[in-house]
Amino acid sequence: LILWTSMLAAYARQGHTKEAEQLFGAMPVRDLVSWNTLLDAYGRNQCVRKARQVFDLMPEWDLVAWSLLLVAYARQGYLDNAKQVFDSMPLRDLVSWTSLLTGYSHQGSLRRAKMIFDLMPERNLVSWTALISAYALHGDFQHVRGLIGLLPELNIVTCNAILAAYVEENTISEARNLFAAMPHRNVVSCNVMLAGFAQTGDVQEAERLFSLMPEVDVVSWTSLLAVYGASFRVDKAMQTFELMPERNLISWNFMLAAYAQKGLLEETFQMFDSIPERN
RNA sequence: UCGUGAACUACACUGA
Repeated sequence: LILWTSMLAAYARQGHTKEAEQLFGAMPVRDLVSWNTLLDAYGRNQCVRKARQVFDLMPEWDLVAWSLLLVAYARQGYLDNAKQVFDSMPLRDLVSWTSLLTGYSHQGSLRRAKMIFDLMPERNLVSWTALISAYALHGDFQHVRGLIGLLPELNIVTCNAILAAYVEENTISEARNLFAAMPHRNVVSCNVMLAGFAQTGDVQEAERLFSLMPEVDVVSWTSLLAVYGASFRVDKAMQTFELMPERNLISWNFMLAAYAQKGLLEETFQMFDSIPERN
């Protein structure tokens, strides 16, 4: 059962909803955790309707099931539904509160996010980080700074959120200081800095950081490509584009922008036509 | 001893 459910979770994470559905259908036994995992497979892949159906079909519900449904609605921007779920839950924990907070924040309602934070019966580093990101998203860096002093502790995700706020605010020197002072960095920390260099058009720093990164992902590659594009180095941008082990629509978009910015209309159209999947 | 949920990173568009 545990093995089956682990596979189910893997499908859910990779967005293989169909496979998850089939696997679940073929499972000889199911328990609450496997039901929850199926619910998650739909919820995190934009199938809120299906997620709701699974929820209604489940033999029983625990906090995880309720949270998964809440998050499924919140991720799609259905905050009214998310709030309804929140209100209907027999019990709420830190996860439910923080999920609602993040939902409001991403929807742009800083006021409600803050209200949830104030109403929460308890808070942990995750809730604090969610609030920091909410303020940063709103462009309220004064509050971000104020919150930093109130943090009970720091971890890498929280540092990354602060780092991103500095970059967003365009205070690159502060970002650099924090980046250097962090006890650990991961690929997200580096990607945030790369985005900062892209913002300031600092090709050299971006190249240097990229070459030093122990691990890069599609975001890192795309940021590097973006730096070249922004500095009109279409050749380098293209070279990077071809070197990337995987591309997504965002990478294609930056490459298009690189050509378009240079006025290379013919190339832009050609590239547009070769995008495997357009939106 | 084990499988499921919340916080951090890149583009454009559209809606409220």
